[in-house]
Amino acid sequence: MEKPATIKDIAKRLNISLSTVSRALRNASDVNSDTKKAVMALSEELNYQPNKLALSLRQKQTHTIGVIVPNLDYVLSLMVRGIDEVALEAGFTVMVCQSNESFGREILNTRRLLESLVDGFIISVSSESKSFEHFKKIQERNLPVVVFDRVTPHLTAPSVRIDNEEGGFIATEHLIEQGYKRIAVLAGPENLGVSNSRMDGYLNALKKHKIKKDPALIVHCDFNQDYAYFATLELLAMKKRPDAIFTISDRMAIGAMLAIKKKGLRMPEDIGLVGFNNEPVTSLVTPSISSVDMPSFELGKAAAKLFIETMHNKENMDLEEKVLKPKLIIRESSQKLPIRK
Amino acid sequence: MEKPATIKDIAKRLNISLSTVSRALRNASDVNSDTKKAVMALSEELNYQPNKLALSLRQKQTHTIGVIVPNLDYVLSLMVRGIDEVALEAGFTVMVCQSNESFGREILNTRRLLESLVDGFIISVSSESKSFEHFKKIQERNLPVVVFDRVTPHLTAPSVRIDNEEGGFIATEHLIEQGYKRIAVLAGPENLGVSNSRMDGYLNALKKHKIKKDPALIVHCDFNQDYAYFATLELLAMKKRPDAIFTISDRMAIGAMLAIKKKGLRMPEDIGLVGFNNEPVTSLVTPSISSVDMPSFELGKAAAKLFIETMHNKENMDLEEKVLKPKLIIRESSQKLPIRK
DNA sequence: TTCAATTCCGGCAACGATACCGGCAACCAT
DNA sequence: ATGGTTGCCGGTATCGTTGCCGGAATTGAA
Repeated sequence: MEKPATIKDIAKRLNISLSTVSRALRNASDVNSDTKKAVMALSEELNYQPNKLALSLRQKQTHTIGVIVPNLDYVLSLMVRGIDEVALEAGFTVMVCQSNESFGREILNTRRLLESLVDGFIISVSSESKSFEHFKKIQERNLPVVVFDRVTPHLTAPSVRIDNEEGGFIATEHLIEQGYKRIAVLAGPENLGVSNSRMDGYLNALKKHKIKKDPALIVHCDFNQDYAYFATLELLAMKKRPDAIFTISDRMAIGAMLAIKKKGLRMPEDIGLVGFNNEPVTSLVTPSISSVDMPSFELGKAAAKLFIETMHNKENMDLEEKVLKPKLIIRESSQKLPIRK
Repeated sequence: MEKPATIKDIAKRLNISLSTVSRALRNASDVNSDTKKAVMALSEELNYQPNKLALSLRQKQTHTIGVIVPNLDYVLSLMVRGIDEVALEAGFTVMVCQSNESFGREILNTRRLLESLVDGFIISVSSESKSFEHFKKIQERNLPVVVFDRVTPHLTAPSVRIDNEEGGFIATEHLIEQGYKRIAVLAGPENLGVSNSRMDGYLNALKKHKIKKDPALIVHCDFNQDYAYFATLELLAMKKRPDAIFTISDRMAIGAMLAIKKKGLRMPEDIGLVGFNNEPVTSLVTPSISSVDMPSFELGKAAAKLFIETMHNKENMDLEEKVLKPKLIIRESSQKLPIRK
């Protein structure tokens, strides 16, 4: 019922001025140690908490970070936990908004967070976004922006991501080493950077092993289980069907798996499959699905750290680009050869 | 680079007073339509946005809701989306904190959100929490609190949840109807309300069908896949082992499934299994797992709606308790009899 | 004794916005 | 002509906090 105590209350009770109380409560220079003690004691007793709104208004800083993510699936929610961890430690509060992979929603979220006067943004872009003007508006206001996971070349900002090309490469090379010859790739929307990088890795692996790229084996489809299912059915209906599939996400791998099963094909004998993200579900299905693992939690932490650095350095900071390494987790869906010792 | 425009800027440019601008911008009563037009035009031109901090400070309302959840798994993140949806619509911003099922973290989150001067809370309690003093402190400050999903009798507040007892009941009765005789239940921690309610439903179903409750078949374990795995192994090692298991979450159902497979038993022939939550993974594993589905998104929306009502009515609002109905999704793990037409 | 340095503190303005009060015309009615 | 209403607007206090400035009291040294 009772209102939270303010500096004014303390001042009145001790019969001293606001300014003195204010000074006593923080840097404490220029104030008698007795009065300081008295102020401290009373503020303890009244359970005084400085009013964040007043503070923020005064010093034009809210100590709040706006985080925009396309969704909160397994991987992203881990990353957000990482961001949270570091941000809280550094005295920041985090406001998370989901764009639901929608461009319009992303703009809306940006606007709302700007209205909330966040001190900056940590962003993973939606798969639908082709324009990035709304993010550039943030930068025009001179607010720090860090992009993570889903980065895009169209936005000039410090970034944290995994080495997607490397991920695509090790996945594909693994399939090649297992003896698969016609390896297809199920990619995401064409404008999605991560998808393209993973595909580049795929192409590099083919090149390294002198396998000719076959455009028919490269399929773009929505970042989503159902689309992957139908896309895979089409792949399998080809005259010379692929004998392995690399999907750039586990969602899509699941869709592919269902299609492969539907066709009565066996993994890894008839067809190999490797996904991306190493979601827990990949180890639970039958057959278990090989997948490229990434350090999601660490990535989130790195993003928050980079944000805080950027915030402090602002101008003179070179556009740092932090890249973490993925690693391949081999499971039944692609383990054709016996394990070498 | 340029600072956002303020009311003062507009006033200066139009050579009128702050108050007039302020009035022109909102209720617009008591102000000449010409000056109103001028103000509107200029505010448009300067892209004026009212400063939320100043507003909040003045009217002692931040239009922000603090949401505390134990984690952001599939179900909860759906619920949070539901909360978001409704809250945004009503002009509220949502701050989500994860307690990671930790009591200490929950207290910390509560404190931080209070410091952020949120207007109220929407809470799903952590499985570890046995004391609720930190939440009561919120209520002492006269802030509205709504609990959802994981409710607890120890906290007097309006709530939204599904009918967990009903959920436990339909799951168990389904197993009985499929001909299973010795049905075990894998419950969560003893202080977790949802777990106990689901167990009550289980007991009710047994009673209705005149099956004697066997304490050996009631196992409490941590809300987690690994514990469920080991608990199930123990159950299966009994002399008179159960021929069906109802787990109060899908996580646990997965653990149970792995244990059952490990033992070389078949589902549904040797043993039946039903989980709770209807996470997507239940339909992907082999055999697919029957599960009690709940309207998570709807539940989140209902929680936010209830919060907003509570906020407006504050005092005289009876402690509303909204209960949504679950429904059983039958899959391979428990479908012993042929489907009846 | 006088002057300067030091220590400690209070007053005022400001951050951006709204609420309340009251003033000044213009108008109508008596 | 006088009084009251109405329409429109400006001034000021306020929310809780901090930064800046200047002043009083105490102290020390010359």
